[in-house]
Amino acid sequence: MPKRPGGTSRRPTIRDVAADANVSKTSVSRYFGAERERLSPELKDRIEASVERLGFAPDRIAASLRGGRTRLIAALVADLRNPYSVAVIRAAEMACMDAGYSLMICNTDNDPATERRQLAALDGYSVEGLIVNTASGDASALSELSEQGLPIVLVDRRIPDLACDVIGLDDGQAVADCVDHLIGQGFTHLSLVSEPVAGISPRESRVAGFRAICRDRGIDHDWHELEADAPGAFDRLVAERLAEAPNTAILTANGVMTLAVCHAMNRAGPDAFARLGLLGIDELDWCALVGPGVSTLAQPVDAIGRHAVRALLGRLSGTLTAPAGEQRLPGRLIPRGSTKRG
Amino acid sequence: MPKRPGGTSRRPTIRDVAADANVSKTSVSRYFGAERERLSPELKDRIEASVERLGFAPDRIAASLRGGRTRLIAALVADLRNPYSVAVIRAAEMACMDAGYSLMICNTDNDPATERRQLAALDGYSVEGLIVNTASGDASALSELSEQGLPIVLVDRRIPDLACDVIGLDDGQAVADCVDHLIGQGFTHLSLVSEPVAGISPRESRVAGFRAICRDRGIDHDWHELEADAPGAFDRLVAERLAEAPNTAILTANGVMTLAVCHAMNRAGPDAFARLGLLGIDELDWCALVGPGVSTLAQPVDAIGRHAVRALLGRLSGTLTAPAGEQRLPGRLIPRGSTKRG
DNA sequence: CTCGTTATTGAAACCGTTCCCAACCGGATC
DNA sequence: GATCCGGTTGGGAACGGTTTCAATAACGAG
Repeated sequence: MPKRPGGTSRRPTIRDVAADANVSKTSVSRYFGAERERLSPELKDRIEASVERLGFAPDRIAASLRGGRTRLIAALVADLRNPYSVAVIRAAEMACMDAGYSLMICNTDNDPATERRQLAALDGYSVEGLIVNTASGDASALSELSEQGLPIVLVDRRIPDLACDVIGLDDGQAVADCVDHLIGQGFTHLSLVSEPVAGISPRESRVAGFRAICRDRGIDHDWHELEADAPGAFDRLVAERLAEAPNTAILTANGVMTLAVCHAMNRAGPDAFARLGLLGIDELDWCALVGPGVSTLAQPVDAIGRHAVRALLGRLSGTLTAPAGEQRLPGRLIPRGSTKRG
Repeated sequence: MPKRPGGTSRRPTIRDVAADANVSKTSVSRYFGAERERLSPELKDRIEASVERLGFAPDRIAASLRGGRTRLIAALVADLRNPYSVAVIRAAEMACMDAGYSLMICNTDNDPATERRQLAALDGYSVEGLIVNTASGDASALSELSEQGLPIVLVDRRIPDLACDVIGLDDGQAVADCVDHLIGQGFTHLSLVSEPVAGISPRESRVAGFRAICRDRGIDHDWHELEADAPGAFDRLVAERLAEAPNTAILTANGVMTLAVCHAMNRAGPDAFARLGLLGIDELDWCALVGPGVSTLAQPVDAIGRHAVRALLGRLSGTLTAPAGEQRLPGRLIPRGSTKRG
């Protein structure tokens, strides 16, 4: 990064370079764009020298004004504190940088109003594409943008009536793997714990998948929809499972639920982990540390992030013209102590 | 959000509104800007109606071209997987939105090269200010931007030779609180575990503060600089402390270290938590769940995020003209089982 | 030697907004 | 009645690039 001479003077413009290199600003513009090869070697050298000397870097904002390409992609994240979201975003950001795009990460904090504000702001910045992991099932703002031709990729959660690509875990397969693992370990009663389904697609398919596979395998089961911020409900559930079913395992539908159940089991007393199985969807930093180690089904977060960006860039470049569809990627089961019997 | 008539037609411009309302585009511009009150009520009504009808929203990118104000602030964060960083950023984002700014969050993944790429990209988007939590102690790229007049606020880590505001934990007070708490609980030997200091300011001040306060209190102590990704070193440290000093407590200098030490204690066997005290700087989701519960010193993450934004906006508006300084905010100790004796 | 072609280059329009400045208007002052 | 004034309004030049289109040069073919 060359030092700009002249102290605090304003950043050099394409015009300054043009004057310095004694060429037209058109040529300088071409030097940075797709038509670069049309320039004669001699001209290229002169421009390069001036660019170097002045420390010029094109202003992407100005560039996008006429050209329309901001090279900016935005990611709307429902909850930055959720390690799953962060992991996906991290992968997505790298993929973006590699493609010469910048990723603007926005936190909606699980709040539809914040989400709307963020969307309005993004609209003003004319981002080229959107990666959305949304809290609100509210399609209206998104579908409006989508209709205006903004490519949108949904991560994890589908939105009804919004025809765009969706990338996420293969819930059916994942739940089946979980159930089969638990059966294999000798559990005879399975309890699924999910946040309230409320039409949110991964919750729906995990609950539905769980019930279907349990019926198919002929195993005793039930399921519960609990609010993460109501600890009492988790305490009651754990107490009930401890009392009634000796060989119960709890399957949590995501990391937030895993955390809540672990807290409840912790409150229930030192032998809760010995008497109750636990398997969580979503791998977390601390899973090995709690009780005998919490078994998890790790989501393919890197792949999800990369696929999301690839789909977006595909739509953007026109390479991908197939009708919007869903991609479901396989998870990986990590067995630990919490699903070992005996 | 009004629906735009005309289907996929391009978004309306200020010119369209002007034509529709039969006013000049200057007036429409004023309608959205600071000079709004100069407009007669009648004109305002006409413009409002047209804006509503056409679904117009000003293009912030174009606006920034002439006006210079992108209303964009960027946050460079070293590691999005670190809950501390995320918590600070989350608070910062809200403060930004409240002030009408958007926050562009960029992950540098603890990689100086990525950090440089990100900075170069941000330069191109002419962000108005920078909140930096950096991995690299490399000041060159940042100080160049700073010299060009870009306001920068550092979170957590100071950078030598870079004169800008720094917001972070009051390390001295925090470490003193930790040491006093441990002494109060009856520990007679304290071990500090930090990542390699390597000139990184919070590590430096925590290590230095620890040594000073321990000497002052006259308590037996030592300290260790360990790489987070070398588990063997943690195992050795834990084994040594278990063998040699019966009343030892380990103080970890941040959340990453806490996690690593917990893993090592977990590997060391079931009674490690009973025989070794543990107190971690940084509060984490799972601290209550591990062993008897890990005591922590919670950083004032919300306040740090808010103060960072306030300082930035102050510089931006010219309200804050005091020479760049440091703000050190107090932490809060959360005692749990891991620092209880007997 | 003339003509058509292709490779370089530049001039000027344009992108959507802000901002400077001039124009206009009704009323108060002299 | 002319002048000045504060309050509104509009015209048009920026802003820093991209893109269209024309001009020129160089070159091979006939």
